Amino acid sequence: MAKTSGLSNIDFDPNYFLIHNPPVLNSFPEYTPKDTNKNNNNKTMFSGTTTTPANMSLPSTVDRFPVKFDCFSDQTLPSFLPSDDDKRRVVGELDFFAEKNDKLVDVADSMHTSDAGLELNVNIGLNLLTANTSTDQSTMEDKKANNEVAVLRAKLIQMNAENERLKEMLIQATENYNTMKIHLCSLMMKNGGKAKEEDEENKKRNGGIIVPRQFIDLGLAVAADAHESSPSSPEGKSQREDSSGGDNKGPGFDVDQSEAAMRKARVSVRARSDAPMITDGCQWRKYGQKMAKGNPCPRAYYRCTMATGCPVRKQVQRCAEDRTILITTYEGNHNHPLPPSAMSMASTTSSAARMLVSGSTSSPDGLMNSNLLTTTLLPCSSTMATISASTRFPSVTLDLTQSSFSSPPPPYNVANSVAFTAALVPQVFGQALDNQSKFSGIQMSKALDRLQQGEQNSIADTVNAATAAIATDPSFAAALAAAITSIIESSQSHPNNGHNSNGNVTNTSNAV
DNA sequence: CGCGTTTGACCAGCGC
DNA sequence: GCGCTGGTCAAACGCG
Repeated sequence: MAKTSGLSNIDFDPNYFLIHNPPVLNSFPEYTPKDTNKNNNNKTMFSGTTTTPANMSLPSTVDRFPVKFDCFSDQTLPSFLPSDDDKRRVVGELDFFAEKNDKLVDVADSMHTSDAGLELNVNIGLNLLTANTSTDQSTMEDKKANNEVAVLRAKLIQMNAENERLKEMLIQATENYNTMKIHLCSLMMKNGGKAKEEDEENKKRNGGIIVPRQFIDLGLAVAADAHESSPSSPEGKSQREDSSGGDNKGPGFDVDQSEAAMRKARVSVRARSDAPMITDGCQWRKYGQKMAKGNPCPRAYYRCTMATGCPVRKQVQRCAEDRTILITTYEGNHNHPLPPSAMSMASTTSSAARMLVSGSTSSPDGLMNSNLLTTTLLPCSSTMATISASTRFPSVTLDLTQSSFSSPPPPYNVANSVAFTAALVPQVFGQALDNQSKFSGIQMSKALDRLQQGEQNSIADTVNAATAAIATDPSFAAALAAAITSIIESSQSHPNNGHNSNGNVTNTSNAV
């Protein structure tokens, strides 16, 4: 990681990426470039978030203490914590004295291996190599050494007991957290009745099949956006005020909130490109440039100029760690027809934003969204795209830096692969669920329940639940990886297919 | 001259 | 309340 004067916040503040960069966890090829010896760079992926599941292959320094006590507000945490029914020992995850114990165990082992070697292996701080080798003295020294061993053993036992006590405390705290979380979810489910009513309507409209709202919106985004913001006012604040009030005074709080969130929802696309900007088919006008903290590369602000009053903006910035990666963040939805070359990207970012909104609005009090980092780690394959979502901001990042789609570069490939990637979410999790036959224990049952609930509520909920499942059960992660691999492979052989698990067809085909 | 870019100023949100 | 930071504005400037 580049060290600049402003990078300290990135290094030490786990929330920094949530706020300033749509969070991405991926297996950056630029950090693990075919050289497996550089896998330690994965550490950077998790720097600041010490909630890495222990079963992931991370450097031992990360494995050692993946849990920090003061981050219970961080919602990434509880999913990763083992519950009481998950009694298997997670090596290094809860052992607060692992390092000390290792040393002590080493000493103890050396004691146990041979009594004769005891005096040789234990440094008791006595000078045993004296000129005087009388039997009396050696007996005295043996006694002293034995006393030291006894003291060390007593300390070892005491620390083990302390360790156990801390483990139990942590497990208890985790249980309490999970209980409260479930309770909160149930409360929010009650409050989210309105969203469910919409789903019920959708269900009726679709012949009894529950279709995620965001995929109903997919392809209709442009048409819907025409209603969403009127091109009455030119730009700037007045426009924002118009769109926040005015015509959109819907019957309920949820509509306003949803639209407000929709305007804030962001979709980031990471793609390798030498060009100053990825070609997405739209016309943009630059209206500002700022130096963002923690990144030596300036961030450019663009506004869509294809129609007057189009609210869509985008930010373009190069990745601080790898300047070949261009991070483009889209915000808002177009209020005008788009050329075919822009259709795919626009509808995808729009649907991805709606995906987030549908998830974020399911928790009206925002508690669920605070610091909620929903991350799906698609394990290290060179063809893997990475999908991550933070419903706090909210934002979705589509990471194409590892996708074979990103080379050759835009416009077609990027747009198509973005659409593909966004459409991938339900399909991946659905297939992973089908593959997953080893759900066991209360924790996994909860994760599965939440996953199924999420499928009914929103993709973001699905991602949340799947994240918990990934973190809790390595077999689910493996099933997910297999699902993604097969889906991507099949997509590459049939690049025009934009199907999701629900049998809905996204409009990615029109990008071709 | 029109359009787009640059850049300093301003504003709002957020954390301390 | 204050300072920091991100986002936006708008005047100045450059280019065709």
